[in-house]
Amino acid sequence: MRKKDEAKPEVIFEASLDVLMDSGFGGFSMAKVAERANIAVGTIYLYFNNKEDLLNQLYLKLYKESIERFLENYDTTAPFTEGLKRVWVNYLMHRINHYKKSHFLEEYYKSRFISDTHKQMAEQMKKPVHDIIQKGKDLGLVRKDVDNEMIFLGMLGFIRELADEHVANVFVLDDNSIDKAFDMSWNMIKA
Amino acid sequence: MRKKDEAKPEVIFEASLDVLMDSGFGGFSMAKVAERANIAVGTIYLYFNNKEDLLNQLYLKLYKESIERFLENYDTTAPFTEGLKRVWVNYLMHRINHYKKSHFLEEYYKSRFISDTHKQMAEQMKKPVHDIIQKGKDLGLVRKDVDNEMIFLGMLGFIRELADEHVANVFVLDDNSIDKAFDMSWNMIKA
Amino acid sequence: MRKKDEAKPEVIFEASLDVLMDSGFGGFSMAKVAERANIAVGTIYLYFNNKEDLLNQLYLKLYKESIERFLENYDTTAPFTEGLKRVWVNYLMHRINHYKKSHFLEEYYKSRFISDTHKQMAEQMKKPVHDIIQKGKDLGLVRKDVDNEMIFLGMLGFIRELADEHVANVFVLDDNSIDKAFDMSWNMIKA
Amino acid sequence: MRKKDEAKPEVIFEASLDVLMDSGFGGFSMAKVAERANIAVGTIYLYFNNKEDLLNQLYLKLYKESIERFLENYDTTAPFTEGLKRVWVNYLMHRINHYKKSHFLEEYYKSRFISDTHKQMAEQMKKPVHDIIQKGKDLGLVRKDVDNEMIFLGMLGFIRELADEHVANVFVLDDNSIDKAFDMSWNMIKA
DNA sequence: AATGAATGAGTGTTCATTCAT
DNA sequence: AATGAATGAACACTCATTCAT
Repeated sequence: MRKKDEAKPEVIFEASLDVLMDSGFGGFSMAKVAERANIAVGTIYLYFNNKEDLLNQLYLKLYKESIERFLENYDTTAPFTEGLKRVWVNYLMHRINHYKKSHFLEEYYKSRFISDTHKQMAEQMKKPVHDIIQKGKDLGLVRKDVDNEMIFLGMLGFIRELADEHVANVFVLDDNSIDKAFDMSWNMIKA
Repeated sequence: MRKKDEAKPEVIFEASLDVLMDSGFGGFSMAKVAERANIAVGTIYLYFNNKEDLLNQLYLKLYKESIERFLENYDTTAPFTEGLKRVWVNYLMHRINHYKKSHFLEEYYKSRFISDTHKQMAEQMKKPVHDIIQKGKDLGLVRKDVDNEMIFLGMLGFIRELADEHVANVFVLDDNSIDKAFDMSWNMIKA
Repeated sequence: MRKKDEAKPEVIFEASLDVLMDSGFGGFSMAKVAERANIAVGTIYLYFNNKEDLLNQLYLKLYKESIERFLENYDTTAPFTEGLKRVWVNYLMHRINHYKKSHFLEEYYKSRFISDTHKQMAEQMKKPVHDIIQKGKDLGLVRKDVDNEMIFLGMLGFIRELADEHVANVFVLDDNSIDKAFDMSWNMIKA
Repeated sequence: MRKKDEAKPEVIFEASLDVLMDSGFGGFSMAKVAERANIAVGTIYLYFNNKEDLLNQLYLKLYKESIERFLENYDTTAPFTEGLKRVWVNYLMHRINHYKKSHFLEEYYKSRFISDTHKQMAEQMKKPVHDIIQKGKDLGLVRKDVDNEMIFLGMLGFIRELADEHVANVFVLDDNSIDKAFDMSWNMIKA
């Protein structure tokens, strides 16, 4: 008996993502994944219990990668608003450049009963951003009378709409409009 | 002859919605709808050409109902911010109370090629809100240096996030937090 | 209670034939017939037990009409070979000009268990042609050592092939080739 | 892995033929084939793209087998009429012993757009017989004033009718009547 | 561990037939 | 007598999952 191939799950994830991008959520099938990964269908079932399990794990993986992108180039020593804008723009660009993945995450999240562990994990992943918000409050720069989560949602929602309309070519963004949008976000939460 | 049942399409719509709630967009099937509606599969095809036609008509119906809810109890003679808040809250409550429908509308909109008439309808829906924003600018109450659409997106995105987290039981809203949230939205756009 | 409409069955036959011509045997449906006849589906079932019954009766009707065409302009007082050629050409032209009907008759005949009454009827319809053959024998013009039926089949088969190839544009007939073909048929059966 | 079953297509062909025999062309369904073959419906689709593909391949297979039977035991060195009779009887017996197959071939040929390769195959099938006819002409035994194709049709048509009536139990053949029939065919074409 | 042939429940859709009006 | 809405079994085809190799 050979050892389980350590790299296989990753290969399957990649193939799954390709299929998801090409064929969308509805066109996703185990056979397509297997073909894309150049393995047999049966092989997938050695590493994942079933289709749902595969998608669940893919969801988590993409979620983690997303979070990582938010904090890219974030410098804790930089002035507060500068750091905040960094993270704000990171999320905007992530949503634009990884629109399909991002869309899958959202759809998937809404489409099924998400387990409590899942929820906790999601919470944990938001932590770095919450920390920044808390830091702003501690510095007296961010209004203290509202919940950190609400502040988070206010910014997040705006960014999502901006990105989605941009991708849909309804409302196209340039540097100037991005600056204006961040200014609006800042007015929303500043002390 | 048996008379054509005027109520049947409505029954089918209701059943479709139920199925959509239970099984989601992907799990939607004509057989499930028929069972839910206590009719034979073939009967659905007397009133709708095919699955796509059924979903299209359901989409339109829900869309119209949504628009009506947004402007409920909106009084044009009331003070500006009061009117704005009315619409703001209307949308929040709509999103919360009709979450699944709202979600279906969004998913459906994204999932297929939406015809131009559809797009025009979407524009039309936004019009009353855009008008309010413009009125705010004319009164010197809303900042004039940003596009109406961007102002719209800023508010819309926040509301959506709030409602979605509320429905998912992640962040539960009460009257106080709703007031705070509107205050944030207002700071975002005020002159 | 109104009396059964005497003309209805004929209307239904006509519509059935139209559908058969347009959509072929496979595309035949009761709904199409009803639409063509400008009546309701249910009405067909007042005059025919079911689809099979309708087709059976249509079959018989077309069969009778075919036989009538065979004897068109047949003059019993004309010289024997002249009369024979008349019938021979009649069948060829029938097969060519009413190819689809003729094809339906054949397909239908082969496709199901034909009842004994059906068979007797078919026999009876061949009678006039058999009579001509018998007359030829009596006159000493047709070979007497073979069965009338066999003589009939020899001519019939040739004509069918000629007509079918003509309709399929594989072997196109003109007056000269028709004369040659009849000559061959005559050699086949002459005393 | 389970090895691809080499015999499966043949099993499916056999079952298809059975269904065709029992239910006719119109009653042919993938489910019936699967049941007859004692396999799952899905399995058929591992070996054939779809229903049309299955029928096409069955058609080709039966076609080839037919051709082989026509020339069985044909001895080119034997006297001309003897050789001709061999082929003549071969076709008659083929039509009788493989009536349903033969009927399917005919119906299928007429029922759809037959590709050019198909047509060429059909031509190819006729070639040996045409060659024999030409040989008869060259030997001065067969009348030269009519087309080879017409001579072919004259014999073919007769044989078909004989066989069909025999199968339908309308006109039963024995050795004597077969001899007579060939004699008639020969009179038809001899110089 | 890896394979992919085999399975069969499920899909959207059609259509002969029934029956309340 | 006439209607056509309603039915549900049947159709071709798909796909997640299993299991013999």
